[in-house]
Amino acid sequence: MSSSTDSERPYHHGNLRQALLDAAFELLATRPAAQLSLREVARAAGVSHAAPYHYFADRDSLLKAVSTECLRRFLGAQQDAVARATAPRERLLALGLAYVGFAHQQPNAFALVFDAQLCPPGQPNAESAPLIAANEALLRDCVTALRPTDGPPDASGDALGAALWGTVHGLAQLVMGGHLPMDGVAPALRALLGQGTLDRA
Amino acid sequence: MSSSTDSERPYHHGNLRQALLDAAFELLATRPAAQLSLREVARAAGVSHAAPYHYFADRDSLLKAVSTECLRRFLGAQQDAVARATAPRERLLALGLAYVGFAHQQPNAFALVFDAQLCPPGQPNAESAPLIAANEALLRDCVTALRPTDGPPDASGDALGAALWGTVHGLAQLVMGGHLPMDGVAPALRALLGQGTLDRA
DNA sequence: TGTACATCAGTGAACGCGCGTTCACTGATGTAC
DNA sequence: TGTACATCAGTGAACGCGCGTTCACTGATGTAC
Repeated sequence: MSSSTDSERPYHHGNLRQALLDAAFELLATRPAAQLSLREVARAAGVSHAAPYHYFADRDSLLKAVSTECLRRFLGAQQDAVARATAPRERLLALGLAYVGFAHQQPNAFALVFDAQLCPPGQPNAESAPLIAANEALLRDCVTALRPTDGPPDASGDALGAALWGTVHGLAQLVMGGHLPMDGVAPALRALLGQGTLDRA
Repeated sequence: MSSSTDSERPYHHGNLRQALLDAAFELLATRPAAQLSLREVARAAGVSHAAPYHYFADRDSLLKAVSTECLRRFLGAQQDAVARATAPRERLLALGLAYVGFAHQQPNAFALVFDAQLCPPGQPNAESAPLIAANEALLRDCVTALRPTDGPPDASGDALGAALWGTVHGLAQLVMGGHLPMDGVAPALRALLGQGTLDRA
């Protein structure tokens, strides 16, 4: 048993894979993923630039894993917010605010989650697939809970779900881009949700 | 008078600035702007890699000009579409489809228009500012035309405008990311617009 | 408890690459005479 | 019409840089005895 702490130990880090992902996530606070270099991430994690190759085949693999990590946190934020609300409309509103709030606080992480070049949506990796499914289910549940259950099977439900996903996603982009203040999100969502759009019989 | 054509003349190109912008725009069909190098653009325009410095101070200046060029085309697409429709609701729908359609056909150009790192929305350059103003006016006109003119000054109009901008923008992102087929856009917009959301009172 | 050793996580030098930018230059152009 | 010349758009060699990736290596660790 040596007196050195974990962070000082140069060899046999034991948890370098996660440390690299954490370091990369923190770097996303300062730069888009496209501007992250493998060497920079290694530097931030306190190891040599060759060390990451023991855990990731190449830079792309590392970024994909970071993307999954971001998705995990993104989903968690939405789940927490929805769990805290009860009424159907408030649940949908809470989901929207959590969605946009995450994008607002971690824009580069948000962008990485939706980076189609790095993570083509048709072919998610094994770790991301269940997270994506859970996220889609969460949104679907929030939307369908707003609509009458005894109505028709509702072919337009998909269309409305897409529209609402688009709205929330777009508001996130506008906030990220500085075109809309975070304060403007809730009023915008209420303007859409509060007008009877979603609960006509 | 020489027999060489414009495209063969190595010296005194005469229109290199625009040729570089055109070349860059075409390259955007294959790569995001962040992956465009000055040398690549020069190569595509058929000049040496130092030639662009006669027209642009640095790579960023070139990209900013390309962004303005993209914005010009983006605005044009929307204006054309709106001009072709007459009824208020159809005009808004046409605008939305043109907006998303441009993003679908030129995703990297669309992304560059909204690149906040390169073009902070608070401080547009002299060439972009009027285009941005025109685009905002176009959207505002389409939205307000849907609402009763004799109602209150409508503080919620801004919120609804933001929500609709968000919807269209988000649908564009979802299409670009492969999360929604282009075919799904019109139904989604109709699901939102067709339910009396926008013409109560 | 002490010792020899196999493992393998992490090192650091080295590689080739394309990049952004600079700079002295060259040669086609149009103009003044 | 012909000639000398100033302009300046575009050239190409050169620079230093950080990158991704490879590779032989080293030395801390835990285990077998």
